[in-house]
Amino acid sequence: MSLRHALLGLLAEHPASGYDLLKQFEGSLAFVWPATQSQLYTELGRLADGGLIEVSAHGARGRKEYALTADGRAELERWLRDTVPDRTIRDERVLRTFFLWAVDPAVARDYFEAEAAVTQRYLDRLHDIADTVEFRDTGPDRFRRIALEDGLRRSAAYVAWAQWATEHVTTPPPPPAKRPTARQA
Amino acid sequence: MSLRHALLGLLAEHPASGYDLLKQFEGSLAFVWPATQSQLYTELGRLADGGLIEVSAHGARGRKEYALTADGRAELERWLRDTVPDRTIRDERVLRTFFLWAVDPAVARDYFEAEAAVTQRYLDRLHDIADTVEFRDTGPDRFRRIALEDGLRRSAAYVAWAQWATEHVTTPPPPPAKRPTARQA
DNA sequence: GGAGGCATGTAAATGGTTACATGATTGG
DNA sequence: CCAATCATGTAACCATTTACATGCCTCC
Repeated sequence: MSLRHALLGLLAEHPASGYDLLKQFEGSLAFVWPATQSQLYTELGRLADGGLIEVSAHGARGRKEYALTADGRAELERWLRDTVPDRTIRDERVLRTFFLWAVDPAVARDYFEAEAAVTQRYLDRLHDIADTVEFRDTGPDRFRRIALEDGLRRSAAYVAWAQWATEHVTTPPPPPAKRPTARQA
Repeated sequence: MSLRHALLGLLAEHPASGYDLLKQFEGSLAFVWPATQSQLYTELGRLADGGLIEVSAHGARGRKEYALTADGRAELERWLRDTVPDRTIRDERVLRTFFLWAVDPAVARDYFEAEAAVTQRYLDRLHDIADTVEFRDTGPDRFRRIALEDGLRRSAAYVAWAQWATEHVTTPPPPPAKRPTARQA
């Protein structure tokens, strides 16, 4: 039920329409919690039914601006204070890695190489955002910058891994026993 | 549709029953692609209907051992060779970070601290697996070890980030302008 | 003989994606 | 006036989770 709380979190900053919120999901939120238009409008309806948000203004073209209610604000804080995040990882990229023994080593190598390249481009985009966007040192911006930092660090780690795997996978199995794993520097 | 291919991938190694496969999903696969018992049996039924797998043996207690068919093997290879992985990221831990401005800085600090601690324990478990399990340098083991390496690296990056955030978030906003972001060493 | 693990299956509910459907406003 | 964008909504489908349901076999 994270989408619910994501919407409450966004509306906590200032009132917004479904369309406004959608733009945020297409922007920064897309990096951490993708959601579709259809999902958004459905969930906004549910939140309004539940009294966590309310229509605060009507605009042109049927625009409805929603604002957080006191109940909504309380629910957002409860979520942030009293619940632990779902730490489930579901990553198809790594799942594939499990099964790459079933194809030619060259295919596996190409896979890792492509992962490194694609993710490097993604990382470049993140760096571009970090360098271009003016993040204030207070309020929402501060935490957006912290979230971005995670993207930068984990993407960089993934790129380094994919590069390591690219080389490692074509190296013939060495005759001697296990060498110790490189721990993070 | 990754579960489908995960099952094909596991059966490519050797025939197995739903129960056997479930144990794998409770073990190593849980780190990258969680799946429930109910999902497994349903999907095995569909794969059998589609002729990608077939019952290769019957055992005690109604045990049905499935094996990959030629079609199944072809589908696995098609997936590995001709499709790109879904790189969608959906991470509630980072989503929360976006909204932590809405609570007391102390709550945010505690959150990052807990994330660092919990993930450090997770990382310890992964290190334990890396040090304990005998990974062969060929076949499936080689790729399982590569997959594990990703877990080690990205978890370590996350722990470092959470520690950085813990300190960063209680530091008062500095008066001068932006300092450059530390890029990965 | 009973506990625990082996073993399979189905139903209902929830969350998410894709596709369809419609219409108003604004700027060139 | 036309294209792009603003703006909302619904239906069908698919994937995932939770819960229910059942029974066999082995070891102690």
